[in-house]
Amino acid sequence: MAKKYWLFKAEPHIYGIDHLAAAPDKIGRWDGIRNYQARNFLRDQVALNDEVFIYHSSCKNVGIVGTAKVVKTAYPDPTQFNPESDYYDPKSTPENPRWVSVDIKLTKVFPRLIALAEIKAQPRLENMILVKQSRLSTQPVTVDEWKLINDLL
DNA sequence: GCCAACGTTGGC
DNA sequence: GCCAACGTTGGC
Repeated sequence: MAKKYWLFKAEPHIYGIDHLAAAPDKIGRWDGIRNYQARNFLRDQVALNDEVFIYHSSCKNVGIVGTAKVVKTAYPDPTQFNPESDYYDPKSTPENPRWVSVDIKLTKVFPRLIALAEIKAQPRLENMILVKQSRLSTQPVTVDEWKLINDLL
């Protein structure tokens, strides 16, 4: 199957590109996704070696900060079973887990932020899900969008 | 902090 | 299954 491209959002003060960069082998678990549409992408479509834009949301400078690749496909998100976690879901059980995580490895830290405003200013990016639907924390990116954004650097 | 857009819950 | 009320996301 052809390689696919994604955009994953994170709040950088909770888990951002700096956390990934500091992790062993720069590999981190992408957890805490609690939206069914986003979960379905993770569970059903995100494949090994797919490439991912890391996006920082809900912060001073929102935008894309780097790239990663998928090194482990969907498995039950352990935080859903942990009552201490903000992501605890009492309705989820190990026998029938509701939420999934994937592992990604940081591949590139962009030399500068590609701001959301800059993306919105590109007519050829006007159909990006990021632009059209603000509330989706994992979302597909087309090959063309992937290339265009990399060319902005 | 505000607010628009969207998702979830729960009564009926 | 509908829909109102409420909660959350996320940009500004």
